[in-house]
Amino acid sequence: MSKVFKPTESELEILSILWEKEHASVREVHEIVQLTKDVGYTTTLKLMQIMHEKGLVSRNESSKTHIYTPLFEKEKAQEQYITKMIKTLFSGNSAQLVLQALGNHQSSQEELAEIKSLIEQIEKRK
Amino acid sequence: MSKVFKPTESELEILSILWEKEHASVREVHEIVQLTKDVGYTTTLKLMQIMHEKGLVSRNESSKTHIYTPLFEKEKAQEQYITKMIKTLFSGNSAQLVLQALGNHQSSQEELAEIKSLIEQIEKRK
DNA sequence: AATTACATACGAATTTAATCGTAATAATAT
DNA sequence: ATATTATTACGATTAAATTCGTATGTAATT
Repeated sequence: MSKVFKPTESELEILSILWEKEHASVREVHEIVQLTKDVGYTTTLKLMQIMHEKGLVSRNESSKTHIYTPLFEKEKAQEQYITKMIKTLFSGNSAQLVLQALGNHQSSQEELAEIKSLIEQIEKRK
Repeated sequence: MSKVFKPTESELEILSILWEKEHASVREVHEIVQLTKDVGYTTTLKLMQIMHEKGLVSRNESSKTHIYTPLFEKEKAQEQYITKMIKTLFSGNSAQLVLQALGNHQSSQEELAEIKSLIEQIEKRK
């Protein structure tokens, strides 16, 4: 059974950068963090070191500049947070979350079609 | 412009209880908190006092037992968290969130129909 | 070889969140 | 009226998360 990670706010921000880039050095991550937060390089470094200790990321130390790779998968995180959100914010009603997301956030024609087709598939299974 | 609240984990738990009950005393909230967490009464009390200071809840002090009411609306919170989630966990792709929620969490026939009809409405508008 | 630039390690300080004990006060029961 | 019980207020402690300075090492530049 895989460990349940509970990344902190800052850790999640770093993870999302790593998910985007697949893997990255502290410098690369920090460059992006800096765009939204005004913190020093060693702060980002320290956070990533802690994440490494926790097993949230792996790192390749073969060159002087270590390269970090996320170990906590994006899909796992998504599922975990959706579940929690449905529970605490939508009283367990997942359809309500869907309606809200669809209503307030743009999707393309293709995406909407894809969603419809998934719904029809589910309906058939019943 | 309304203030952007960032309730902590525990605060969110208390809020979700208050949303459910409309309003409640510390005792009532604590009774429910206790079901999942083993903390003392004064801890819950203190948290709710802090929430009051922050403006997250109002309270009626007319009787000895104060009655708390959420000021941060559930709908606001939902929207705030969905937006954040789409951004950090779904790279901005809201349809992906919808697909995942639909795929992994049960919905009733009626709910699915409602979602389909919303999609069709959106499609028409384009 | 000396200097500069860039990287990690790590301890420590700071900030924020959570927990609880104790005192004071008000309501209720005896 | 006294004792018991329930409630708030509030300071203090603990725990967790974040931030950063400094030391140290390694690679690149002069």
